[in-house]
Amino acid sequence: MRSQRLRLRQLEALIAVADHGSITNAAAEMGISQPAVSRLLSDLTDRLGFSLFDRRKGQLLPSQEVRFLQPDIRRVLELMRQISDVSEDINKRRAGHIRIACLPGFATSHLPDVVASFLERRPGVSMTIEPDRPERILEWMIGEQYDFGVTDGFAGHPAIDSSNLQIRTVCVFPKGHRLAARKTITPADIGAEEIIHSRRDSEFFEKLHDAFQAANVEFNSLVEIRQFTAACELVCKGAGIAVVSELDAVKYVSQGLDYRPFRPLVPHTLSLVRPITQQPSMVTLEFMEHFANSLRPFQLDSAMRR
Amino acid sequence: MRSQRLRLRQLEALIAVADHGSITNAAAEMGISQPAVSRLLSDLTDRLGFSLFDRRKGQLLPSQEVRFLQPDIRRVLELMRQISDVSEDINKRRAGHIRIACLPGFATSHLPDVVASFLERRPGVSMTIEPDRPERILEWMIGEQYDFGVTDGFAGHPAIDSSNLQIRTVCVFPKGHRLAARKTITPADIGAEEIIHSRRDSEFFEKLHDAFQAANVEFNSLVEIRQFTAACELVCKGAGIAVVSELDAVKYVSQGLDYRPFRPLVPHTLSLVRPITQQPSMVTLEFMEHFANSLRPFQLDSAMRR
DNA sequence: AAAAAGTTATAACATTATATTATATCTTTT
DNA sequence: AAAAGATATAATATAATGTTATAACTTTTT
Repeated sequence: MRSQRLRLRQLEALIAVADHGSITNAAAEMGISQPAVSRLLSDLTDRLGFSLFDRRKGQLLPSQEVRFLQPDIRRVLELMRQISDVSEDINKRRAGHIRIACLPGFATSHLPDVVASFLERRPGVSMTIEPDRPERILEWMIGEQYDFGVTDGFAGHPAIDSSNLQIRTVCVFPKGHRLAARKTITPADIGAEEIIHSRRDSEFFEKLHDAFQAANVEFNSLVEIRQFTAACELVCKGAGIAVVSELDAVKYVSQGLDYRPFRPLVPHTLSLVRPITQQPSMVTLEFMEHFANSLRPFQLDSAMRR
Repeated sequence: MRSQRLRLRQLEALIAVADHGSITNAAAEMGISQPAVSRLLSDLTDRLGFSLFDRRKGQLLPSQEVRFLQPDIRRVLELMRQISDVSEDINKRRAGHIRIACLPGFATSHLPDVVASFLERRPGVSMTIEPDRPERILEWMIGEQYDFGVTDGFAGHPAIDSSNLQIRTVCVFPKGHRLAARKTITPADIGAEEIIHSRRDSEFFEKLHDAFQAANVEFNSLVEIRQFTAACELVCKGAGIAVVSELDAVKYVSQGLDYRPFRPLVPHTLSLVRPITQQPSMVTLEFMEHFANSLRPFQLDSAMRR
């Protein structure tokens, strides 16, 4: 026997001849010489053990046996083409899958815009977005269940690569509130206003509380809540005021919220995290950059970062 | 760039390494040397344009990009294996499809047994059976809609290859009928019995009628019907007697039918037909032989054929 | 029926893919 | 730091895939 293994080129020749009715045409279609196709077919006939074509008045018609195999053969060729195409898309960052874990607030406020603008020009890219508590996000990263995460108050972990961003914070209040008269807002301005704030055990609450203490203003706590977005909702309803990241505040302007910069600077620390062991896919890297860029307008100037 | 087209061997190496965690193991699994696999992968990396594996404490783990492509790649390899397997089955006449057109009587009496015994040891073979009138069967053959046909009274056609078989005929009657006393039955024996017979324009009717004329016995027609099997049904019910092919008669013995050879010999001519232009598939050829063999017990001895 | 036109097969040979062995380089473990 | 193990590179052999030239065969035309 001349050839041992079934080769792809032989199947390509087979289909080309079946589709074009002659070896000569098939060769032209494949862009190779006629004897090359002739030999591919003769090798394939040896390999398969049955005749491939019936000759009828100059036309080559696939034999019953070939017709029986044709669907599978076409599927193989189609799949090879597809693998080729998809790999090209991967190179152009137009295909792939990104698994993102983030804080629930992010999943509903900032992230959708970023994801949408990223996917717009990348038709083959898909995503999984998992909103969860910060502790779970770290677990996801360590277990390599997700490629990229957004969390806050991250303390560092040997299995996690992170970069921290300082996001500007603002004091939010309902439109028309007395605070709107001020250009920036300090603890003294807030005075006895009731405050909606993040959990007492959070890094951000601590820094905020310190600012009030330093200004000798009593911190008048009304509601303790995890998400900045939820705080904004409550503020909209007139429940009280809050200090939140500007990122979240801007989303609620259309819903009757107003805000002013808070002084002293008490930035909210966002952490972009990913598994340290795993090499991120190229499209993930690109998304991470895209995401970081989307936060730039809300970051403290680099001069002010620690 | 070293290699232009995506090659199957590269994909095999990729999957082998993904499955076995190292190039060395993959090479052992593939039965080739380690440098061979090493180069297949390096070529593939050049071709695809992204890294294929992350090295983690001595283990090679597929990159995100590879994991994204893996399902398609595995499908290709699986399909190639399948094509190989099926082509082997075709060679062993264990795979294929046969399209049969036959007279309605055949489809319900003789053919099922033949088909069943043929398929029993050929798990990959499937069939289409189309029962129809003789004229349509010829059309199917000419149009190459079917691979093989069974008909009668076939006069020949340039597009149809045929072989005629002379099938013994018998006189059938209900069990216990007076004719059971005779060893063979002649027109004279039948006498005034009412006869159920095939169409007056059929070749077989003509020959049968001639036999009665030659014996100077009046042909006492009761029912004219296309199928021998239908005639047998009527005879079972006691409607009359008939002269039918022994092939059909034997099926009705269990239903209260009895029969004796008819004399003079008036054989029923069966025609096995197939499209002349089309090369029959190997499994079709085998089935045709199988079918012809199944008729052998019912044929006139070769010495008696015309 | 012979000639012409077109298609396919075969031969001789060049290039590329795929393998080999030998050996250097790099990683992980001891 | 040494040893063990895995991988990459180099040199080279063999098989696959291509080329051109040409013979053999089919179909169409004269």
